Amino acid sequence: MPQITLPDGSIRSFDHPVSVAQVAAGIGQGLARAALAGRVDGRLVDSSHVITTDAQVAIITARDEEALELLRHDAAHVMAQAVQELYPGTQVTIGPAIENGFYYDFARDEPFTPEDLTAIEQRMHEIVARDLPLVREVWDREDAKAVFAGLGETYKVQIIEDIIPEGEEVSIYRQGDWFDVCRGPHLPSTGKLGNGFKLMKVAGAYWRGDSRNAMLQRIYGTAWRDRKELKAYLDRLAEAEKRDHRKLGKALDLFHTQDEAPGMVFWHDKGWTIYLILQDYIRQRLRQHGYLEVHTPQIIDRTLWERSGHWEKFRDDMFVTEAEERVFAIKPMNCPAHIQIYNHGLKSYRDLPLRLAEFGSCHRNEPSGTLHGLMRVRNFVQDDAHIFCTEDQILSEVSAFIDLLFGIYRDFGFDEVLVKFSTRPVKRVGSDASWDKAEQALEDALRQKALAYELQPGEGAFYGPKIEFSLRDCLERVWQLGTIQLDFSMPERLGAHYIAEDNSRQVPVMLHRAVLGSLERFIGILVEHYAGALPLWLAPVQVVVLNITDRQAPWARQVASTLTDKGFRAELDLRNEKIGFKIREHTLQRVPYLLVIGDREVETRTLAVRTRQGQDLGTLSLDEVIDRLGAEVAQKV
RNA sequence: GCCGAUAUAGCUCAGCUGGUAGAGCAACUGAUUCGUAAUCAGUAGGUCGGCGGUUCGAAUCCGCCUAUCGGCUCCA
Repeated sequence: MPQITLPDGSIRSFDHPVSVAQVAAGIGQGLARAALAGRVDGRLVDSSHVITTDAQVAIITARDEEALELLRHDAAHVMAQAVQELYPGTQVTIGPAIENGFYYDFARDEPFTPEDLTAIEQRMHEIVARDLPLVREVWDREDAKAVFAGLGETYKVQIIEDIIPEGEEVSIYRQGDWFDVCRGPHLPSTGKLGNGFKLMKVAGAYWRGDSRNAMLQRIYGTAWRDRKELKAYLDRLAEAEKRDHRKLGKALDLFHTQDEAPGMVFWHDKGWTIYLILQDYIRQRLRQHGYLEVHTPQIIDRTLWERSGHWEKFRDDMFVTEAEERVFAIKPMNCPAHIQIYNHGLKSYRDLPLRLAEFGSCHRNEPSGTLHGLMRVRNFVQDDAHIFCTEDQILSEVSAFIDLLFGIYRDFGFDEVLVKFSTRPVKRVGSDASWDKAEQALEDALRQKALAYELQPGEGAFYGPKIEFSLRDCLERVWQLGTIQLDFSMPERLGAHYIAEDNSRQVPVMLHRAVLGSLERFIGILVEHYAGALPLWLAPVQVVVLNITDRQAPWARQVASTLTDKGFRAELDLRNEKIGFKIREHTLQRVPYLLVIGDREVETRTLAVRTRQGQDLGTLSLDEVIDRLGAEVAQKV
């Protein structure tokens, strides 16, 4: 007979099997009403789940995070029921809970319109009002297939056949007349869903995520405990959208794109200023870390790409051009060119590791549907470098790279870095022994740095394993920036070698690595991270000198030119406008410091200093301002 | 590349069911010389993304194309 241990350590004994709901009722009436599900020996179950043996049991209520996930999953079911009630003949496929909400994929010939979403949402509220109990049933596998086949639900039949392992029970969740194959668990009834949900958008999604399969229609929704939480989320989204680098890029006059050059960026002076600051900064860091900067051609004959393997593998991703009856490719990456430099002159083991860096402009013909502002472009520059080394040097090189990378990310104010480690894929080159060694080296490096990482088995490149470093944009989308990848293949293909200590000829290992990734993407992330208010050392315009009336123009000019001479990016605003107007404009442009000059300041040869946050720093001398700004630039804050 | 949506003045947007385009800001001109987030008045500005079709007539309806946005796939 079950003995139930509760989270507080107390034990309750029953002389008969009990459901989670009954356990809750035994504790108190309030809890019985609030009980939505249970956790039995660590496993999330329905509140109707019956416990027959001794177990650790926790009652899940709305306050628990798990409840939110169940609620979102319920929302998916309720939406599916609403859709099938409104649009008979629509097939259901899968519908999981996701971060902040849920989705369900439907198979239907007619596209769902925004008006349909409103109708579906309306119907969902009705289903919630019906407060249908969610009942779990276990069906025989063949019976389940027959039932769904009879309903014309071919996708569900496939799910039962392919996704649910033989021998595992096929559980069905029923709400009123509607039912779905589902692992569960669920809330006790549709009424528990409440009204804190909203349908967000329709999108296409391939059946089982494979582009060779049919395109389904996915409806995304968000779901929360109540209306208030929902509103808070929607407000958060609206705030996040204001940080969008594409909006800010336009508002701050950083760059633009246009139809004639899809996926390529026209950098305006302000954006280009940021670009150059980043390059200068990285250049300096690379020099400190023993890299040599090189520069290679952008257009190279196809024969080199044939030898490197790109022509075969990435032909569709490359832009090609012709001249003098020769076919050239515009380089999609720098590595083959770096090997050409490596190959000039015989290399000895004493030359290794050799680190060749290049801000090379690369073009890749990315699929049109994937382009996204600065984050996914067809022409970009990486802070790219290739390290040629021996197998024994991999660990120390990877380790040094990770230090370099985190040091740089810290300077930019990023501390939430997602680390992913991808290991050997099925299709690969190189011996298993090499892979063992390479993966081990990467793992050792990660462990040495005590980095938490996500393992992605089989996701490595065909030529070697890799570590990726990613950051999130304003809408929490993840973008890869830094990476370090081992490569056993290309040096050999392109004939790179060195003379080892024993006078033998060896092929070096090549490490592809980038810290910022593409400068374009990095700037996109930077702009969103700071909502356009870049720290002083990165701000395209660091300070604007403003006069109040024409009388102060001479001192204002002198101040601005002194600041410029001292290396600051200073502008002068002598326009015949009210001071409030000028302050407003420059504040909206996120200029870090405004120096206001009126008659008082002219008289005392000083400046009234105001920050973009609206803070008044009082009246300072020009020297004091120079010291203050200089210190702030040096600290990179 | 696939699914869906969108494309109107420099920017942000309005324009109901077809009857030859409108606002705010910006720009320009003039006045104003002003103390910390918008001074006032006037002027000018658009082949309504491109091409084709329907129609007496198309920003509006239809088709194709291009780009953008949101996803999916991809991202060496």
